[in-house]
Amino acid sequence: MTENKGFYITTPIYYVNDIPHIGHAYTTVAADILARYMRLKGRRVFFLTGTDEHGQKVERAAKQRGRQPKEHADIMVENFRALWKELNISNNAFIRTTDEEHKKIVQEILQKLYDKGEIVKRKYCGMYCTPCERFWTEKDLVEGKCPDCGRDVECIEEENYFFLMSKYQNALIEYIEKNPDFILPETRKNEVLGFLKTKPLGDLCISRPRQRLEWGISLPFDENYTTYVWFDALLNYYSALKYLAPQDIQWWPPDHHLIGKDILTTHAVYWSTMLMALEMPLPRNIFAHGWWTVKGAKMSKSLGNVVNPSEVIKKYGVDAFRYFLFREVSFGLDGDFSEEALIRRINSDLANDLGNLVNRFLVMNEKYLNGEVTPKWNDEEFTAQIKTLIKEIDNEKLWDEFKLNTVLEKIWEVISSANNYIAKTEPWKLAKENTDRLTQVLFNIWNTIRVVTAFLSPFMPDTALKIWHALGLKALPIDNTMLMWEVELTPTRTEKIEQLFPRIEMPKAEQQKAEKKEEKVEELISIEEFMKIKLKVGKVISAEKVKGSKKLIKLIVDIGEQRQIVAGIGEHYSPEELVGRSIVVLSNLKPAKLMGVESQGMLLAATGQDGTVSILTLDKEVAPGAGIK
RNA sequence: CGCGGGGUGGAGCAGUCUGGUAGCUCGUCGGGCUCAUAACCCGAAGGUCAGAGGUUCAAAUCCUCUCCCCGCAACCA
Repeated sequence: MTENKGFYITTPIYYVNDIPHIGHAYTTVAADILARYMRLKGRRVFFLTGTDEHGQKVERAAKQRGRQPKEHADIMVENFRALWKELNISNNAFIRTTDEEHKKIVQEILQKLYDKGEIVKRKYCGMYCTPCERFWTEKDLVEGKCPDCGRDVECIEEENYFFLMSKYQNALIEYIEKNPDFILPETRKNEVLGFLKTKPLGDLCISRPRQRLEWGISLPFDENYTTYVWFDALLNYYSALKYLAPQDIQWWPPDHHLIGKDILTTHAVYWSTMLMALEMPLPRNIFAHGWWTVKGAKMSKSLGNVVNPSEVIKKYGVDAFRYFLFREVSFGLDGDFSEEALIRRINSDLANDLGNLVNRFLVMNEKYLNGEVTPKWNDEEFTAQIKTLIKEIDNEKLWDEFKLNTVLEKIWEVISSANNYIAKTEPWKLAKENTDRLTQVLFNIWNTIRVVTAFLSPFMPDTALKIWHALGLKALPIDNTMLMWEVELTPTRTEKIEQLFPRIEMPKAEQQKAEKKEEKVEELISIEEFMKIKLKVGKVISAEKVKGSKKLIKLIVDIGEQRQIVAGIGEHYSPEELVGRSIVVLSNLKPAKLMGVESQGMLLAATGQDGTVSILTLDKEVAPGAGIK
């Protein structure tokens, strides 16, 4: 790392249509922590985040709300801006792909690549479903047919522009192998290599005909086409430097692109080859982190368990949340989020260890020494121990490889040592016997808290500030001298503050009560609303497994008319035991495709907490088609 | 034979690449202390490392097979 190069770190630009969730927060806080640490170390830092605003989804969402795409984006972008403010994110710039400057730069790059012959126009065969008026990719198709309607698709010849990515395949493999830290963690690197080595890399289609996609950047060399969103989006990492970063220092190449593991290929392959074509140095590191599950389950909108960071912050505080994210699991692996786990962390780490240490020190210093702090360097054994730990914590490699939970563990070792030191030296006894020794001991504790606070400040900026004031120091450290044990210090006074992290009580009884309450709050519907739901008695005429499927069974059911229903009960029922039974069918459900088979209704079944599935049947014989209410 | 991750004291995890006394946090139990937020400090109990076989002086770690769990993929209707 050279001195004349700034430290450049990015998050992905988030798709402006998304509602921010814990995953967005995770990536962004990680970048923030590293940015803050590097600033502490005296580096010039450019920390970039932003939003990706082009593409069909935004176009459609805007249309649904009767807005222009840009209007829609202007409104949605505030969700992210607001959250970053709440999370105390210290980004230096916020890029939007709808910025005029960005668009201009993307066009310049496109032109440059086109002139170099890296982009060519090509005919290709698009899979088109005429009734649905939609193109599909090879991947979308179900047994070669339209995934929406199941009809045959036609090959329509269409012209598009392609970035000649394939020719960089070998160069990229070589680059990844020569730079072991380029893609981290290692499992992700292996994943990319495996992909690159086994499959021929195709060329990347980087345009969409204008009539199919209006909302985007036009190709500078062909007005009839719009730039593919990914191509536009990835270039933000470059364009931002041109118009949002200080120009008096070199920022390229980026030090870290932080991403979620879902967009690894885009970055590791598309972005890297784009840069190769531009003959620009590749980023020093792409780090793909893991995902959060919630109480062991995948986070998804349909499960309704999406964690809203804003709510967590309101309830538990921003620093507790930031701490939890990086202490609970090692960055890179998947982690599990639950309020119980968060509370456990707050109580044991933040309240018992850190908060209590600060508090007991402040009380003693106030009570015994009137709040005075006098530097007295002594206690070789204790200081040597702390100094060793500091050295381990202040190891840039650890931070640079995002081993942030290790950093936190080591910081907590220091906190433990301080608590242990207090137990051994027994200041409350010294207060009665030996004031000189007491001054020394309390100074050592003060100094330990001071160093801990400095290292903690990237993780918990607000808390660090509070402790810093309590210690009688004026402003948070802005250079690395404060990360050291021995620094020049003048006598000062401590100040009492409120408890930093009060313990959170969560008795089991109350927890259960809370859960019950939530159930009661469940939305009530009117009888009219219920009447919209048409339930009918159905007799199963035939049943068979859906070919190639684990869970799906295709049923033909008589509900007065014959209906084909696909049910995901194949792991619990065999087709044979279903035939002839009278079941309950939701008859006015919108038809849908499952594994390419149309389902024209839904059969009702109960799912127990242990996963037992039991279908609803009738206890007296009633003719098929009878209504149910 | 679809792809991937995993199975380690009561719970959650690290250790596996590079074999050598099985480690951390929480919980439990016992003791200490009284400055402190029922806190803190010390100590203890608790594991045939999913199972079987193999390689080796030595296997949680390497090899083979089996079982189980969880994601993903086009499988919530």
